[in-house]
Amino acid sequence: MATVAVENYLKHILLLSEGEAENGLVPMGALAAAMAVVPGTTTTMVKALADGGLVEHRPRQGVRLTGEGRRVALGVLRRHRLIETFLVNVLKMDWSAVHPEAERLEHAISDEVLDRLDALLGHPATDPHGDPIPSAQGKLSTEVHATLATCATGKPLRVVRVTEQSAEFLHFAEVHGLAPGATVRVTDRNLAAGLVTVKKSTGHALALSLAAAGNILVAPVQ
Amino acid sequence: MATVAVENYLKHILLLSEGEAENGLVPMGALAAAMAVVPGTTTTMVKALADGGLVEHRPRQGVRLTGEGRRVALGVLRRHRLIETFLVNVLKMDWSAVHPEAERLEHAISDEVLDRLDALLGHPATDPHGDPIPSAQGKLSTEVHATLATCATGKPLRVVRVTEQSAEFLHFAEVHGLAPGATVRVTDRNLAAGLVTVKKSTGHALALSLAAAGNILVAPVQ
DNA sequence: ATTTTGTTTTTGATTAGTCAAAATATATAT
DNA sequence: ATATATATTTTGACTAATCAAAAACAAAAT
Repeated sequence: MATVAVENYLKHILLLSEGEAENGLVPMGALAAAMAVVPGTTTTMVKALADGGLVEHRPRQGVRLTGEGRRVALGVLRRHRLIETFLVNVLKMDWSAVHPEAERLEHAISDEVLDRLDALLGHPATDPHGDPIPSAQGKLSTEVHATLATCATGKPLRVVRVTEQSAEFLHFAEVHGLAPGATVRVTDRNLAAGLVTVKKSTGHALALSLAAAGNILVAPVQ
Repeated sequence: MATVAVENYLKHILLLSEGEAENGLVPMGALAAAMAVVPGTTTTMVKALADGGLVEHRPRQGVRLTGEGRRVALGVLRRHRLIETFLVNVLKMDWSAVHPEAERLEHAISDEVLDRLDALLGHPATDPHGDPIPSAQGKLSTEVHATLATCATGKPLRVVRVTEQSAEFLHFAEVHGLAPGATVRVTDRNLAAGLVTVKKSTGHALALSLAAAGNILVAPVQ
């Protein structure tokens, strides 16, 4: 029943409610920006979604998924991330190119195909960017990680996730050995200059802005 | 630029112009039936396609693809048939279930992904139903085959194609060993009764209506 | 307590694709 | 040659999703 547009609104509400919201309410403006539509369109659509029981709309405050809306959104996200994993692991595409592909395929793939893809990939827990893949039952890992902007300095760390899907950033991260699985150490962090310096396992040093460093999630090497 | 609806109209015009048309003109009614829309919708859409230079519309007579329209339609057909091949050969889906899947995915897959799929599958010439896959350059094999309704009787034959995508018929064909690659002989053909009897390599005999037999294309075993 | 600023909602239009039903043209049969 | 049946086109209406621009509201600043 859910159209492509409906699936996209729900998906973006889910993603925005993870990142930004404290009270769980996603501001209409943030949603409009994410969907690349004018704000008025978002109001119209959100009211329609609310009518359908998929979201709760607090006028002038924001929007929040209902249980049913979250269920649908998690399904879309699961499809998206499994498709990205397939494109990278099986078709050997570059991880910086798969996002727009998955953006279209996620609305066209059935549960049947998805289950087979999942099995073919060995039921992966994360996609190539380290983003957790919701389970078929709608469970989404909420593990919290430090970032290169917030982690302890000096200690060896493993990159576990890159939370920025722009092709440019992903390409940059790949070229400079900051893809999930890489081992790095933060050697210096200068808040005033907004600069983070990391040393890679190759010995090479690399400087990043705090903003960029915040997109690289890391975990201590055990 | 071509929307999902446009791609579907063009694809169906191509398929119908293969099967039925003598003069190359597809009647509006046939197109409406294939698209499962009312005739008026077809008239409206065909006029829009003609405006876009994708078809030639002969009012009250029918519609025919232009060079550009044929190019687009062949692209859709290539995507459809490569996707079906992937679903059967790689994901091991039943050949009777893949048509509706491909029907949606064919509009969501990029050339990049398609090329990689094609390579993964080893550049197949036909899909699991024996339907020829248009080349990336837009060449479509036009080999003409006899059917179980028209072939010589007595001689051993290889099934090369099943031209009917309904799940029921495909399931029937599979269960009774009439999938592409199978070897059979027509032992009897009774025009009056409209019945064809075939003997399979297993020795089992099977009776088919002439209409059903016409959907099984065969070639002499060399 | 007002004014200003920024966000959200409303209103009126637009586009793509569709249906229902009436009107028209063509082919077929008498 | 005319009536009848069939196919096609036209007309008017509808839905989903969108934009532009005006209006309304809420928060922040004076």
